[in-house]
Amino acid sequence: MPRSVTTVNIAVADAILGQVSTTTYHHGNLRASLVDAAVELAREQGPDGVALREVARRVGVSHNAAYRHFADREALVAEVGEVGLAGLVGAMQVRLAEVHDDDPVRAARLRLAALGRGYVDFGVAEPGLFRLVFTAYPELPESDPAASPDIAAPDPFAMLGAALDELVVVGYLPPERRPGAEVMCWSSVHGFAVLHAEGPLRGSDPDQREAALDHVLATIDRSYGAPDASPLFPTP
Amino acid sequence: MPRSVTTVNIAVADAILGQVSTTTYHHGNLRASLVDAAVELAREQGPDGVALREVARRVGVSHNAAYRHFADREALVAEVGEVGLAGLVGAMQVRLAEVHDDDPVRAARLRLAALGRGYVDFGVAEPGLFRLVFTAYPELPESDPAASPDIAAPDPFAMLGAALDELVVVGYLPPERRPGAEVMCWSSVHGFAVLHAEGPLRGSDPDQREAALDHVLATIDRSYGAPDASPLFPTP
DNA sequence: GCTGGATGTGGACAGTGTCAACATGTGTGG
DNA sequence: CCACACATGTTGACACTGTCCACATCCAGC
Repeated sequence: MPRSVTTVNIAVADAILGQVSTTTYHHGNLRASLVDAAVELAREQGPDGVALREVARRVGVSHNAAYRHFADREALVAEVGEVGLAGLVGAMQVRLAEVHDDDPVRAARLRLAALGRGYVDFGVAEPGLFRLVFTAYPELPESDPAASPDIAAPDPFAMLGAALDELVVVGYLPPERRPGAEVMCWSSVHGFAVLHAEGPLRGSDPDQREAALDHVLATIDRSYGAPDASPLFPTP
Repeated sequence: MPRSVTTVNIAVADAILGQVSTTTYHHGNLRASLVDAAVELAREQGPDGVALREVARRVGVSHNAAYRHFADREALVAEVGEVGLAGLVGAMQVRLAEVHDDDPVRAARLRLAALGRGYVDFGVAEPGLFRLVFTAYPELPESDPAASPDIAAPDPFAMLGAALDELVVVGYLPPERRPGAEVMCWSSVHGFAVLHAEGPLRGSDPDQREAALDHVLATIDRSYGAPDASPLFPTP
């Protein structure tokens, strides 16, 4: 019975790696392991790289084992999408936390830019996951933007809405220009990320990309504030 | 020999449909037929939908026949990408041709907006082809923008560059703001197209989408011209 | 008229997702 | 305490994919 030996070895290996302690049932927490492996595969090869059989193989379990935890491949991919989305939100929060400015207006403007930076950070650093997130992304209902946005919400769109609301509250963005701002900002940053992650601009060197992103973020910032507003950051 | 009968029937059907008259070799022009079928498949199901065997099946030829004309699946997909790119350029040219304005400045501004409209037109009308175009798109060299852009070139990026150059020549876009404008415009419009074609905003109704695009194009236009420039088009 | 190279066919292999039948271990009710 | 039931994992099969190889066919030019 070489199979059970293998299983035991894997359980031991997991224990050594400190992955899992609660060894219930056969494998322990197969579901989580499968998601982990699928995420890794998505990072390496993008959405199409997430093959059920390869995932099972990496976890050391037979093909079809995944069917006890996921209805089909799409369900597993959706789970990976959740992980990717969390990563995207995390990258945005990292940039957000870096913003420090005593002037509330400048702070609000910098926060909006920070969200864009984090978004692009993630897209460029994890192109496979990034694309997967947006192939599995649920359709956004029209009324969603009306829901009170929260900059701490685990949802990029809600974070963007909150940042824009803050720009209005702080007096930088005129209220009459608020509608439509979400789509404008999202489109610009998303397009930038897509073009640089896996699109025609994927080869740009980081410095050039950084400068181009500065330009985009500064343009958005300038287009919403007063014409004579001070520049957000130095653009040579 | 039922196979030859089938082949003959297909040839007859093609003749009836007026597709092909020059019946050279076995099939006539298998290559073109394969590309046609592959394009159709890409329109229906996106890049992953173009399967060599299904393409061959639709053309009425055995699997493997395609290997006499394409090195592998990727080569066929690349060909489909060429067709898709031509469609994208065509959509941009359609919008471009609609621009009529005696004021050369307004004409130049409207032309830039027209390129964006055509781009989005194609993305929303042909989401499958649109995505395929940008999965197969070649990496753009850094120096490409330096090449003299031509608004009639069969290349979206060159068209954009030409439109921006014209904005400088005509005195609307200050030369010092010219660098970086390509990426800003491309990102905004590409992101808008992606989000609305297959992304989270794919469910937006056409009127709302049109209004949102107006907003994006107007914002770009405004961000480049003088602060007191007249609005490009009425935004309610 | 015949031969050679271009073109299309058939079969095979490895890979994939998915279903059905089977095996195994675990927790719980008697 | 033990046995049954159910959750979990395995095996095998089928249909589909891309790709390679050997073979068949057919047109062109000598």
